[in-house]
Amino acid sequence: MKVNKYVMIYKEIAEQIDKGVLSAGDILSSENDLAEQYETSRETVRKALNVLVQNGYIQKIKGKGSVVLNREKMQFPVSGLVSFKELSQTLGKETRTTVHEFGLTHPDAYIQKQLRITGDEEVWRVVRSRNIDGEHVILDKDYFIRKNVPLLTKEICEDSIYHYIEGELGLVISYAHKEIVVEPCTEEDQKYLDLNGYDQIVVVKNFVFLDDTTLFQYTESRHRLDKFRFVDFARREK
Amino acid sequence: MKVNKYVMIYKEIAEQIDKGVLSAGDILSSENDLAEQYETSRETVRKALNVLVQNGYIQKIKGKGSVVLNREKMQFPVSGLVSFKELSQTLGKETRTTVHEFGLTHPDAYIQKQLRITGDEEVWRVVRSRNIDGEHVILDKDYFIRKNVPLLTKEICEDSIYHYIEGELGLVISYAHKEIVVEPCTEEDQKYLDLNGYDQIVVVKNFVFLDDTTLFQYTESRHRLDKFRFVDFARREK
DNA sequence: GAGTGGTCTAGACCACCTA
DNA sequence: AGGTGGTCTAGACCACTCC
Repeated sequence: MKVNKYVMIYKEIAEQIDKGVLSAGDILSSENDLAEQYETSRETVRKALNVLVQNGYIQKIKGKGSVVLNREKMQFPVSGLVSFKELSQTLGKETRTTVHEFGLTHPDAYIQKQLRITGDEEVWRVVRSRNIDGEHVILDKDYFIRKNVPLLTKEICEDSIYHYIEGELGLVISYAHKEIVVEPCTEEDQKYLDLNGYDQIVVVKNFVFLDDTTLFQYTESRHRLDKFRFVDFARREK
Repeated sequence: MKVNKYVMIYKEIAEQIDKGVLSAGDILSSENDLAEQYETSRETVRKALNVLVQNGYIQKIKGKGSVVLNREKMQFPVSGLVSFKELSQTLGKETRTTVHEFGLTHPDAYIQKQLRITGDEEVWRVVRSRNIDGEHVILDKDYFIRKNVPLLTKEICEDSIYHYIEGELGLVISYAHKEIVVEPCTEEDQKYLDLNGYDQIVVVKNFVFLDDTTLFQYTESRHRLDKFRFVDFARREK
């Protein structure tokens, strides 16, 4: 297992910040010093520092240095491609997944459009609810194109589909496009969720792309209003 | 006005994609070829291509090349630090801003905590509603620390505060932390918005930081459920 | 095997900040 | 003026894809 030098440097510094060896407001050693310390070139150090910037650990100030940021507000990176399993672990809650519907179908026009396929293609359809602290508050509807995922079982759906896809099938998930809107509850929501009187629901629509740029999954994650939370960390462009 | 070489290369290629000279599925010239074309080094080309990747224009595939992506799904980058003015322009809607409350205050405990200040600090408080296509559907509550923004007028608030802060005051906004939750409507929401019967509201909480890493603004943007939409584009880390 | 992107090096000059 | 990060160069070797 070959580890890149810049990843190693990134991890070491990130760990120092996580553990409090370096704390908010501290200035890192200069890039030249770090290059010497790690016996590498300055460009490699810069690559490591850029990842730290990306992940909200530090901010660079020209002529001054790299300042350690206060990360308490960014503790759980829900933004991005976090699967439900990782998410619930992060939150440290008691969670349980129930598979309600599962099978191969020829999708309706709406799903065909979202997945950009024709009616000929077979699609895995999975409907699962997520029970957090005793209440069913999230309904996940997943659609996978069969061409990409030849086999899926109920057992896999009860665990983590992503884990199976990346681990067993060796497909590499590359990027995702996400939309968040609020919609009226459907009969399906009422059937599978503890709506607690709410008649609207937060819908997170996810379009997931593989490493070879093909779209292979469409997911709707439907959250009860009071249990929804989305966290984002954005850097200014330019 | 000195323009970086890699920014120039980025812009040229991005423009070719925007204009359709290069379209989804096309493969860019190789990094070596581009280096030759632009009479520069390969690392500089790579820097330009990385920005294209960041912005969802291309995806690189090792051993193969850089593939142009389908960007139709990412047309409006609401994700990130987009101010309301930019946003409404992007959406091409008829919009109007009304300033309801405006002045210096000593903030309550909640805002003190959000801004991480003590009760001694004076804070600008601005409450504005946004009228889109004839309905008041967004309520923006902004809090600026006076230390950073000595003067603010009602006229500025009716236009774009960001424009004033970055343009006139010369402060540089660097990054923001964002949280999205749904909350019950407050009396204030009822007073200033056309709620259309909704008793819940989408709240986008924004923590805005300056270039020198200091937090200087807290904003709550409260959207009527049916008018809320958030778009995100995420690359897989690692 | 030829070509691609990914990593890494050892320099260089610049713009910016602080003293 | 000295140190910092930002950009840029001209090489090098590697892992991967495709033919």
